[in-house]
Amino acid sequence: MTTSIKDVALLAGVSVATVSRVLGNGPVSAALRAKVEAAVAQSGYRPNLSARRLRSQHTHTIGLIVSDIRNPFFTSVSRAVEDVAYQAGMRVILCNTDENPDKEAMYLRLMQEERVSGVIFAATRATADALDVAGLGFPVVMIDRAGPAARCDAVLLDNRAAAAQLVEHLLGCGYRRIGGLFGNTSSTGAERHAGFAEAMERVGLPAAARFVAPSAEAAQAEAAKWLREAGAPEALIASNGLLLLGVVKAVREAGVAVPGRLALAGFDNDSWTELADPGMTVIEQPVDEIGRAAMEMLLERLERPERPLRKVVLAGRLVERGSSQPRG
Amino acid sequence: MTTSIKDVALLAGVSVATVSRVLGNGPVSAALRAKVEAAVAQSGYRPNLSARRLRSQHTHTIGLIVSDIRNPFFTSVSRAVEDVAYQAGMRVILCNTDENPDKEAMYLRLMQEERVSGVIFAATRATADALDVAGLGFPVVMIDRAGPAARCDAVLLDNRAAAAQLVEHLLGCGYRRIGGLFGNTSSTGAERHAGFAEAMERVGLPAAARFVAPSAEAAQAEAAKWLREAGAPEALIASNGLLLLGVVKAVREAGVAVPGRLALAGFDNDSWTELADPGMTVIEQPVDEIGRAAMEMLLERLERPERPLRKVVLAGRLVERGSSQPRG
DNA sequence: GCTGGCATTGAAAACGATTACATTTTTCCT
DNA sequence: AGGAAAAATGTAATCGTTTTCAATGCCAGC
Repeated sequence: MTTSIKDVALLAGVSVATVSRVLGNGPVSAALRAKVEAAVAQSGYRPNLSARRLRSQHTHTIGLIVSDIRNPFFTSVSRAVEDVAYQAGMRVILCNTDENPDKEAMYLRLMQEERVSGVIFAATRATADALDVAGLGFPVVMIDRAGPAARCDAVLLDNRAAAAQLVEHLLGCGYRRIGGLFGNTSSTGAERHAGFAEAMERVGLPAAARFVAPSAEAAQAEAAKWLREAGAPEALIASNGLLLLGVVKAVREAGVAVPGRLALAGFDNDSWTELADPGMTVIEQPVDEIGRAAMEMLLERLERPERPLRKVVLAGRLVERGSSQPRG
Repeated sequence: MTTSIKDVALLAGVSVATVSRVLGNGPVSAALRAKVEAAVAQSGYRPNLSARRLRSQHTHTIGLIVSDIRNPFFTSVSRAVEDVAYQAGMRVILCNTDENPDKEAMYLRLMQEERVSGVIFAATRATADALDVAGLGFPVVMIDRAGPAARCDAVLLDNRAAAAQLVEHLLGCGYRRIGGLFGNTSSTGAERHAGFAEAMERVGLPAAARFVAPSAEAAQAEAAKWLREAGAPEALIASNGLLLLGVVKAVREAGVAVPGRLALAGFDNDSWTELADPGMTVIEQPVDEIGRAAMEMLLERLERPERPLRKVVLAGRLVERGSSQPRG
């Protein structure tokens, strides 16, 4: 039996309305305010957020839906989102979908039941394409994966350009037979593949691409197989940190020299890429910036629902390390 | 203007009570149940969780309070917690305290206002010692850091034993002048230091220990300084993944050979520790198990509030890698 | 053909806050 | 001092559910 606003009112000898006004800094005389504050302190009163949300019709809550918080990209993004959110007096509900469309649908339904103010969403390609944003009842900011053509705000990396930048870097280092390993569920993978293919075509080279499930294990298996084939690539691009990790494990296991027999490059400047031997050449994503931008964009959208849609496209930064050293 | 249970009742031609009963599978005739379900489907009705929570006095929500979700240990733990929680129909509110007691207090207050069913808490030493669990109004399961003597459930690593295990391993590899670098805010750091000091004393060696703020930067700075001093250690133990990372960076920068001039060992089997050159010898914590055990323990406590307090102590696993190779 | 009992159903009272509106008190002007 | 306007306060409705309690309908048993 926790103490309610009624108990505080009784204790302070005022009406519940006055207590509410003191808490929400409405107009109250100094004398009553003092009495109420004393009563609050004495009773250890804590407002009930469920009641407050029900009555005010504002939940001050947003959803953050990602594939897996253990992916370092999402770890950092989520931390940035939460920092901005809590500063703005908003709570965050975190959901892990494992790139599973059923889970995505389930969590979206949950978001509706929670009556969230808005959602930041890293959707799979399937969901992103089919999503009826308007019918959801709350604004959505897409991150990482693009939304259905221009139907909602988004914060994205320029994936095509970043992939192309990797290709050009590898070409500049003297590699020609370049392969790419991409995730088969995200639109991110598709875009990076597009950038990769375009850049290769631009110089008239064939773009050998393979698609795998988004896990280190799948990447490891595919890479191991690929490396045993005739005409295996001289350089390999992996479309995210997890896939790159799988590739590195396969390479270690097979005893392949890097970059001697195989150069590597990928995405996501995870801590291990710096400390591995050799260090991994990667595109670093501005993770804090992505999280902060997404949350700020959502807040602005909530403030002015009618403002035109926006897409913020951020550039990646090439971090050159030993895994792609010039051939000598 | 979202549709409420009232609209559904009107549409189905029944009372709101009946709709509520259909949703909560109370006793309803098949005929009415069908009509209600049709009305629910047609109207796209979504129950309002705030209202439900207010009325039922059950929030089905727990709090997870950690220092920083970017710490891989907490990343994995949180994922495990959330999986178990969602399966049990519970929501999770995640809070990052940055080991800041003020933030801890603030989030605990927030948990009260949310009327959470319970909290899983990785507290700083200061808060863990001073915490008045009984006055909080909800059960607490401590993780990682021990709670105030036996006042609440806990899931812990056997830190003393683990630290001792590292010391014995290093001794067995021929190292004698062993130093330890520990976090100065967590009780984890304190316990690991105790295990370290005891193990060293047991063999009659001096235990050189230093304490730093819980960040890679602080560890890097302290390690760099230490290595320049006369009588610098031959082997160094770092009390968590972040500190070990800092030490490795300092070592790289100073061009110190590992393990030739300095052997290294630490805690947390983060992915980089395997891929770094040389690989890091570490104590691996059963992260999934810790998260799952904590959440299950909380659920059991909610079911039977009067059951006696329990502490689950899990053993770490020594992973031997190149950074602590026997001197030769 | 009643009556007692059981299973369904509905009306209305909570849950704990905010807020529109009515009322009281104060302020300030003439 | 009197009265109008402004400020402070209280009363009561409301948010969307669940749940208690009373009412209804139906059936079996006599």
